[in-house]
Amino acid sequence: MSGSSITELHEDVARRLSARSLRYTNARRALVEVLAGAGRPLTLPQLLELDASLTQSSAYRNLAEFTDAGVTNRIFVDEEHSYFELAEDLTSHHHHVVCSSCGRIDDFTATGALEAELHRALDEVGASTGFELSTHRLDLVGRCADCR
Amino acid sequence: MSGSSITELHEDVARRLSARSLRYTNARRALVEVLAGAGRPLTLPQLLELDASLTQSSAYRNLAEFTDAGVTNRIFVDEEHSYFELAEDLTSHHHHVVCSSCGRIDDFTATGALEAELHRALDEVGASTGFELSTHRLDLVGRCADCR
DNA sequence: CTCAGTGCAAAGGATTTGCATGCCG
DNA sequence: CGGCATGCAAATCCTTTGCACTGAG
Repeated sequence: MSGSSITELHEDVARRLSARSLRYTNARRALVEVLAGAGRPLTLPQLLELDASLTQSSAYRNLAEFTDAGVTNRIFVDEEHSYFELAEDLTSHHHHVVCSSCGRIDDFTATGALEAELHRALDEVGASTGFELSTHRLDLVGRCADCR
Repeated sequence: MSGSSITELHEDVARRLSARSLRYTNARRALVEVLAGAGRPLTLPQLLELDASLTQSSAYRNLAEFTDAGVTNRIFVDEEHSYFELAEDLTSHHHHVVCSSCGRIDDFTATGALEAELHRALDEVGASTGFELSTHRLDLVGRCADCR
């Protein structure tokens, strides 16, 4: 999937949007840039703070369009806020480290051995539960360096 | 840890509550019974429906007390509702299978090999990120038998 | 021109809180 | 008795929606 420069990222996003007849406006580009720059999931207030040109309702609306178009993911880890990140096939498969104290979320990449076990679990559990499983989500939870 | 009969469960809960000077009232017992009977995480509306004697605000308040006292966990998987379940050390360590269509959540137990890899990841990632990691959360996501 | 996108303000909805009353210890 | 617990109704707060305006194609 996809290259890794910012230019390629925008091209990828543009492609996914145009496939759904959505425009790639300045506000939407800004959203993608902030998410790409952060390298970790962000809440809406964080997004607004990182780019003052963003507006609350449009940001929510655009993130909803993005999620439908496979450009972003929405993550639920606490009651306070949703977190948003670029979709995995625009970045790379990863998991999250969550600070249970301040809510901070960072990305991490699992080892091949762990991923292999996760896929094995997907097959086994799918077979035994009747679920048609497609994805896994893994969070490691603890306290970040600042909160320790 | 702890035994597994309903009686023992109530005794465990009572112990944890009294340790925090909280009473184990009928409403609280009812909450524990419904959660234990379900064997999977439930939303507040589901709890209210399964036991008509429960009240919304008291149920929320008691679940908050329970979570503080280590009797229940609160789970966030979608925007709609929080899910509640008995704490792992009152039941047993497990993970969740989530239906992305209807929101249904079931429990499953991971293999020893997978758990071993998860603990290895906890150590490695903790060391490299500065987080003091204590727990992991794993969801397998797909569509349940009813939604396929 | 036309219609998707934008932004403000108001609405929505799960969860929380204020307060008067009930009940356990 | 004294204070925790309860339940109703009202308040909160993140998120969504209505609507008139703007701008891209």
